[in-house]
This record gives sequence, structure tokens and C-alpha cells, in this order.
Amino acid sequence: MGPTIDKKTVDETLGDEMLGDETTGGDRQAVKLWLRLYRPVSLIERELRSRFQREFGVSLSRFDALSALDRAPDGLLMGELSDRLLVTNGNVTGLISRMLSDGLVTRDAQPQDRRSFRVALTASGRATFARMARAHAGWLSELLADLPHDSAAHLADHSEALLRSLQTETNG
Amino acid sequence: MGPTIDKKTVDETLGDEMLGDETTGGDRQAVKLWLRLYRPVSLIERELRSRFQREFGVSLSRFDALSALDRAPDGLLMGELSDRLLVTNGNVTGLISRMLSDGLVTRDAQPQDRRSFRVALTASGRATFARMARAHAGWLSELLADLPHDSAAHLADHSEALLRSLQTETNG
DNA sequence: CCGATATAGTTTAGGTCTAAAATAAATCGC
DNA sequence: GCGATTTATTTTAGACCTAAACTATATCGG
Repeated sequence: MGPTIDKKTVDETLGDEMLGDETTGGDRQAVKLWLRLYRPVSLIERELRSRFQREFGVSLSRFDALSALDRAPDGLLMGELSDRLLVTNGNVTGLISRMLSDGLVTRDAQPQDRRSFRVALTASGRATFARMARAHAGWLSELLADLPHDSAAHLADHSEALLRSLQTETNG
Repeated sequence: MGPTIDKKTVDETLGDEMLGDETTGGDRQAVKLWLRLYRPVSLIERELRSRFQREFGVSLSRFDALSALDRAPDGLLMGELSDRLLVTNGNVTGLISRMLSDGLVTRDAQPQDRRSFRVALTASGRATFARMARAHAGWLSELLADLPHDSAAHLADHSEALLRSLQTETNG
């Protein structure tokens, strides 16, 4: 069956869009870089999202939440989870409440701070995540198979540089 | 005020997550590359989304739709728009219907195919987009200001390689 | 011509996400 | 101690997004 990323769709989004005439040179370059970076990432994200839905009936968000919890042996507070997932508290409330009713997580009050709740994977949640993580790794391996090795290396290195540069941004 | 991307949050998501034990070497590398690429892109996307909301009261999706329409002098069919935005038809129906009621676009029946509708920017839509595009370019320029020039060049080049590699994927 | 199939778009049900307001518990400063 | 402020979380209203079912029109093969 193969991946569902088709050439036509991608080509149609390849122009130098949203570069208004009144944009100065440096700004124009920034937009150009951003669009080049954003397009393939969006495509991969969409593809992963759709495969998770099709194969496991779950959202990418839920996988991300399982993943964050799997790495935290003692579980996480609601707020810690929203920090890690880069989403609002309100979002996590709903996400966890659905995962709770599916038996993937527990959500326990904290005696030492009665405002907060600690969320942890159940055995079922951990097993579910393990299966999904294997599929996820396989899909990515397939999707990235045709990327030349040196491109992969450059992308990894300079993505990290980008992440660091975002941190030093003004509040460095 | 400056960007709202803070160091703590970013650092907390830096681990080698979701790399299950049963993952083979190549798969593991693919996941690692993906996560490195995904994190900074997500952060920038979130930041743009939040600035569009704060400064203009619009979603990133709406900006993307305006941008696609601005590049199409004769407008686009609903289906062409969903191809370009990489979203479903149903999504575009709602997006355009809200933009319609805000006076940003027109949506005209096509005599030659009575199933389809052509969407185009109004003068107000075009002017609105121009203002937003300037802000967008400025924000990106600011967000990417601390990225070394050679990293920017590498990222641009190899992102394009990544996009090409996704296209040749099985259906090349 | 006409039935089968394909295509353009909408609707529906439900998960995702945000900003802002609300609730409740903890902590700070006096 | 205790009022003021902060912090953890939930609620609310509304936009976004998808998959699947549906409507209406177009096209294709006989």
C-alpha cells in the first residue's frame, strides 16, 4: 500500500508564497527558510497522525501523552504533562480524562498538595505504548528511508542548532 | 516583551523519548532524527499561532488560507484549497464559511460544474492578508535571528532534500 | 440514453486545542 | 494568624480537524 504522500500535492505547495512585496530582504529569507522546513515536517506529521488513527484508532496527541508518561517512572503532575506536550492545562484535562476512561492511566490526588494530581500509566497503558512505539519507529524508518545519509546528519545537527537558537532568543 | 519560548520547557523535552527497547538500530535513528526536527518546528509553529491570535485574532489556518488565495489571482476551487492546505474538504467548508461571514472571501458557483465553488479574496481579504504577511515575516525574522547563517543554509538545503525524498517514497 | 461509477462539496460526530474565567488550595508578607 | 497573591487544575466557548456518511452533479461504457 505504501505511504500516502503524493507528488502532486507536494509540488503544488512549493512556490514562494506569502512573501509580500513590502517585505525586506532578511525577513523574506526567514519566511523562505521557515516554509522549507515546515512543509516536509507537516507532511510527515500528517502521515503519522493518519497512521495512528488507522492502525490503532488513537490520535498523535494521545501517543505523545503515552510517550511522555512512559518516560516518567513515577508519573507526572497534570502541569508537568502540559509542559512536556507543549499544550495548555485545559487540553491535558480532557486528554487525560479520556485516557482514564480507556484504562490507560491512573490519576491520583496528591496528599501533600491537594490541588494537584499525579498521572501514571497502567500496565495496559504501558503495553499499549510499547506496541505503538514499535509501529511509530517502523513508519518513520520507512518514511525517511530515501533521505540521503548526509542530509539526515545535517538536518539532525542543524535542527539542534535551531532549537538552541530559539532558547537564546532575547531571554538567553 | 520578546518571544515566549523559554529554556526550561524546551530542555524538558530533549530526552530520547519513545525509543522502545525492541527497536532496531535504523528505526531508532529515524525516530531520533524526527524528534530533533519536530521539536523546533513545533515551537515556532506554536509561537506563530499564538501571535496571530494575540495580534490579529485569527488562527494560523486562516492565515494559511488567505495566503493560498492571495497567490491565486483567479481564486481556487474548494478542493484545490484543501489540497494546498493539506486538510480535508470538510475542514475547508467550515474555514471558508467563517471567512465568508467575515467578508474576507467570495464563494461563487461555477456554471460549468454545478458541484463546485470558486473562492477568491475580497479587497478587504487581500488588504488583511498584506498586513498579516508583513507581521509574519517580521516575527520569523526575529525568531530565527540567532540561528547561525550556515545552519540556516544547511537546513534550507536539506529540508528540500527531505521533501524530495518523501515524494520518491514508494510512489516515485 | 442510461445505469454505474466517480467527483465536488457538505454534514455529522467526536477528538484536539486555545484563551479566558472560575475554583480551590498553597504560600507570602505582615 | 490572615488577607493578598500565586499556583494547579477545571470549565467554558469556540475554532480547528478528521473520517465517514451523505447529496448532488458529472462522466463513462455500453
